[in-house]
Amino acid sequence: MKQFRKVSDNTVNRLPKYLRHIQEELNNGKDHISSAMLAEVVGSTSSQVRQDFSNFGNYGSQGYGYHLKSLDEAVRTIIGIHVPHHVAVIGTGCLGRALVEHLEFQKYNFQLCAAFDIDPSLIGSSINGVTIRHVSELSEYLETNEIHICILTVPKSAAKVVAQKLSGMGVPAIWNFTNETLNLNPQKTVVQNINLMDSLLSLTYHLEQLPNRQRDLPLPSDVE
Amino acid sequence: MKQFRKVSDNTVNRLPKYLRHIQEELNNGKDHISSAMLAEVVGSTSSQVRQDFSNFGNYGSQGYGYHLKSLDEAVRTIIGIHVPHHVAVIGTGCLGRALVEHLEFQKYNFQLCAAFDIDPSLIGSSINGVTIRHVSELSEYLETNEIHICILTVPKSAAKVVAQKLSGMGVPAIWNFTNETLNLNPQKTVVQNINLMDSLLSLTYHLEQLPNRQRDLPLPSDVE
DNA sequence: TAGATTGTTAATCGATTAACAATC
DNA sequence: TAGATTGTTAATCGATTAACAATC
Repeated sequence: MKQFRKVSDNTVNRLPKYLRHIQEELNNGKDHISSAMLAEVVGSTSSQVRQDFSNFGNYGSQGYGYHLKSLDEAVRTIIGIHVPHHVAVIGTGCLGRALVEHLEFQKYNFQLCAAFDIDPSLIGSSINGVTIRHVSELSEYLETNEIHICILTVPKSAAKVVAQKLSGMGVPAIWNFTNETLNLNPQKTVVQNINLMDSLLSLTYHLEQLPNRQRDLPLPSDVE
Repeated sequence: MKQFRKVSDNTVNRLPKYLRHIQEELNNGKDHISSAMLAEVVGSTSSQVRQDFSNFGNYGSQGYGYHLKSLDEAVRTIIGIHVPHHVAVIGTGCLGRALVEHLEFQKYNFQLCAAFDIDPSLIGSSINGVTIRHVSELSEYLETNEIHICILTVPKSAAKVVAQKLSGMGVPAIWNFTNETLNLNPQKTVVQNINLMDSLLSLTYHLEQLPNRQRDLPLPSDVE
């Protein structure tokens, strides 16, 4: 895996999409794929697919394309999931629970190791086979167990304090569903902010741009 | 609102972030803001903020900045939420329920109008004050009620069929949480695909790039 | 008035696409 | 061998940033 200079975020964001398609094609019993076919998955060009991969190494063969099994392995290694990652969910409300139950963790080598909440009525019950602990045990747990990624689904008001603690305890990644901005040292902890309302709002923008919805653009007759 | 040519997706994706900060500052009792301050919110430059807004009109004043109250109104109008939008959730499992309960719909002028599921044990119970109907009533409902946005949280296997029906019935926007690719006519129905695993994977990539995690880059000594 | 800050034009930067020799 | 398709260099395109006159 070469990787000379910083790979662009756009490229990184396409990797999981390639991976999913590679896995689908493997399941379909295919054994190789061309950059042109992969391009369709991300709505782009074969050039771009080849550029993306060439950031990391040479995985294809001329006249043949990419061997799916090797490419799958390569992309998993590039993303980093050739190695298992330990996940903890902080906040087991509706959303935390939905995420943990909805996502195919094991498929991508993630292991849910722990769950924390503050609500006494939840402590002791379990979520995806993991017993929910009280947040007061968080520091102690992190001292003795390595957690790579925390899913942060606590109320906004608690977000900053919890995130600070996680980073302080050496958790290197936070998947942040609270709408709070976490100001952590990016050399220590990477944060991915998910704001679903932002996404719904941009969908709404596009919806209002549909040809049959063009309203309130002042018509020439309005100007007179 | 002018808008001469197509506004870039990057710009559109920044609008909700501006809006949230504008609302925060309004709540803090401020009455105006500069492009430089707004730039911090999206981690960019004042130039870009001004470029973004200038796609739509002139909302600022030299030497003063942007009047928050007017800007709030302008951005809401640009996004399109000056007008209420009717939302229906299709699939009231864990995730559908979490989304509906977690997001501040009313704050952005969204109204949850209907909910559908296929599980008989859920029909008749309610979610955020809305009674869950059986999907068999979907067509009939859409004939008599205008729905602008459907949240699609059905199992992957059901996604294509349901989406086809929604588009056929004239639903102009689908917020798609199934990991199925929906091939709909984009002139008729806009789709926003949310793949949370993609996001978790890109977080993992970044996590593995952290300085203290740089592994398996062959060291010079490995080469000898 | 002087200082601040906009809106816009021009310059820069980076990402995408095209082209093509290399080669399976 | 001929056809297909890579990896890479160069060209293009678009988005971001800089600069500055206009003006509140």
